[in-house]
Amino acid sequence: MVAPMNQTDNSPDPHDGPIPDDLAHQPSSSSLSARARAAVAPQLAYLNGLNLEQRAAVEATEGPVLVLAGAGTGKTRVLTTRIAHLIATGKAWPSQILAVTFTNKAAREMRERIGRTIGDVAEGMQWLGTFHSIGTKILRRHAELVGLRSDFTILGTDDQLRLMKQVIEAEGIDEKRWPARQLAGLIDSWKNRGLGPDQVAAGEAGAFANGRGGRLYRAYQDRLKVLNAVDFGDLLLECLRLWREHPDILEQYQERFRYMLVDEYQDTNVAQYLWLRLLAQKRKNLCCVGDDDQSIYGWRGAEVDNILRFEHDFPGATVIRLERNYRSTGHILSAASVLIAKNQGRLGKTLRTEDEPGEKVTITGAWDSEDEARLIGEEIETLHAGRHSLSEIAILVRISAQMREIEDRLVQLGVPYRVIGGPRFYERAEIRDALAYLRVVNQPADDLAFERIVNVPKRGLGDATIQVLHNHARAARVPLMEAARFLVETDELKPKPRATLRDLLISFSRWSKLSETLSQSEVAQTVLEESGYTDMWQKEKSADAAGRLENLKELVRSMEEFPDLQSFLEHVSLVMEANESDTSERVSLMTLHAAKGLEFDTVFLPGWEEGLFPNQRALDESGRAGLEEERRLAHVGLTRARRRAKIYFASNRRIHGLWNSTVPSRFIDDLPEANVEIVEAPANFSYGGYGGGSRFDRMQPFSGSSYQTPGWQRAQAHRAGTDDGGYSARRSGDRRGPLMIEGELVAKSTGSSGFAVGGRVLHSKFGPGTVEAVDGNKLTVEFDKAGRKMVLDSFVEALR
DNA sequence: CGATGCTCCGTTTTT
DNA sequence: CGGAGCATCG
Repeated sequence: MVAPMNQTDNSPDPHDGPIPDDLAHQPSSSSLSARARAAVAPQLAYLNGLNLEQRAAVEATEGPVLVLAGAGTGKTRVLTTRIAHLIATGKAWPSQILAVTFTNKAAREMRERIGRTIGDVAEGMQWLGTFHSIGTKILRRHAELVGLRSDFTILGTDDQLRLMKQVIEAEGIDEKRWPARQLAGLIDSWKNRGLGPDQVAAGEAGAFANGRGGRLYRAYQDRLKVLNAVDFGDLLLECLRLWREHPDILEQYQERFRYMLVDEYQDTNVAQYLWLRLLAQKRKNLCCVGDDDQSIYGWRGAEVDNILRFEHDFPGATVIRLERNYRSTGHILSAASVLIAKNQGRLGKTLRTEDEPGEKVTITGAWDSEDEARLIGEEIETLHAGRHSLSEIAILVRISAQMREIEDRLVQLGVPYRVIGGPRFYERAEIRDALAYLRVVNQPADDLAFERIVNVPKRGLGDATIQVLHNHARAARVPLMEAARFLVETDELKPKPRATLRDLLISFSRWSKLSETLSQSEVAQTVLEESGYTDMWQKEKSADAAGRLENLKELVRSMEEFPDLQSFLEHVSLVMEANESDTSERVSLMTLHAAKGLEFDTVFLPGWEEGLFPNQRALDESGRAGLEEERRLAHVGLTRARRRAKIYFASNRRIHGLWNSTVPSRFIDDLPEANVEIVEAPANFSYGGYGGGSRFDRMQPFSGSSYQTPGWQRAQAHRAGTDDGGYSARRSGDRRGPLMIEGELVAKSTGSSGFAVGGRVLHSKFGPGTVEAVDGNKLTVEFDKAGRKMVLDSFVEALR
């Protein structure tokens, strides 16, 4: 549901707006009233129940403070109590506290919890929000100073991409060769690092489109300005520019924000770091809360370094460690701690608990991914039969592709589940379309929105017509809408599109007029109906059409909560989320990333295999840093569990349609033997699966040695060769695929396969078969029992 | 202009 | 294997 709006700023507040001159009346920390209030503080109820470290983190109000809060150590509690404390002791008004989070969800939760602690005062916290919503608020006030109007539009990723495509084509570059997606990624990474078009290193900018990357970046920014639009990155970058070019304005904010708090500091990128540093320069009352061991967003620009270097960047900083875990039982916590201790780049914390040891972390080997899903399904059924609540069970996967097989299994068993994550409400096509209509009604010059819906639903205004519109718009330097108005009066368009376009223009004028008298939700309703948009989905017979119509209804309904269309559009571009307040009895299925911040009694962790987790791509792209981030992900996964953590790996997994034999994750070796229990997979009926006795308890799991040792490789060969019911799957001497040692690429051998068409081969899963075709290292084999499959040659053995 | 084949590609995801 | 996005045909 749509959260109540606190993003826009229509609540008058005496402490808001251009430098309030009542700042002088603020109780300074030494004033009598402040001291009197401070004297009461120790008795304040909110401090009760905090442990020593937590309390220290709450009370260390002055100067830079870094709170290293391990998983489950009461981070949010400290943050909210600290804010309550600042307010209750009179150190600052709610409006003088800047509290930044990453997600809207976190912001909302914090606001609620502060409200619960100290009551309505939390309403006055107009500077509690995400980096982006706060950036927006600041930018709207000073938009003209950075070349924008205060009603600028915030572009979503789809608009961004469309714009970049246009920019690339306008430069005469082949978009197929140099895709907009790639440019978007590049520009995004520059913005993450706080780099404007002038600051990108020439070499780096040159990497795209034969040296034209920088030019494209600039052209893109220029286009944004013309459209009076910004993208997400700009919400921070333009603040930086504003403050650097107008120190007086920076000073206003430095004055205003007496205390600053940042949640999830380990996730900040360079731009966000610079943003914070500028603001904190004066008063230096910056409190960052985070956990370097939970930094899992490096791939999208987060800099673990920000948290690692905090003491260096903010001299004299107080560092407080929260190490007492209130979530997990002993074995789980020890396992997670020992695992994460293998990382080099960390500040180091030792989580401890006073809880009982509880159950050991289990490790179960499955024959293949299907088997793995089956084992998990069975375990869930057993737990459920033992009255374990399904909503206290989560399955955490590394990549979403793992979900399908698990879902299939759960469906088959009739276990209700929900997938967390996935496409956001406002990212859905129907929502973006509806919004585009409203944007055009609200702002006819919004070319991107106009272009998006001009032919949705299909009205016969295709590429040809759009091209003519574009040409005119560019030549006359007017928005598309205006170009259209001109063109319908001429003969340049064919009669049919011309008439259609004219009708559309008339409709838009009518809707705009309507919006002067009707409420915005009524306008929306009318627009969606009269444009034929709802009709389009009603006629659509596909399975999700009904859901889309439901989403549209939800959109219209939610609009009623806003004073005007403008503020609604603002909300939606930054904040709007899907309705996730479903508390029904279901197992949760999500990626490890999506699980951060959540906790469950029982957590299933499938797919702990080399290549999948740690993910090969992370290793290839980021080497050791990538490996460490993967390990942090493993740590996050384990620490989500309160009472039970169950790790699985499969010996065979299908990747891109081909079966690959896999090796258990090195993270399994990172776990301490004392806290782990190897669980024998029950005998199963898989073809060639574990038929008899134990296998992987013999794989010397906790020697701490690398899987690359000869002993390990022998163990592997032995395992595959003797324990699979007779079908030997020994990998041939030349081991294909990259070998990784601690994230460093050691060898990558490609080489054509020695198999010939017509030859007989034996595969570990499919048994004997005849080679039908050879394509590099891929073989098409007609298997005697399993039929025709494409397999990698390294998984079959030639038969004579 | 629109529907159907075809090729290509294949983490993680928030704002 | 399966989806998305594109190109070609009708």
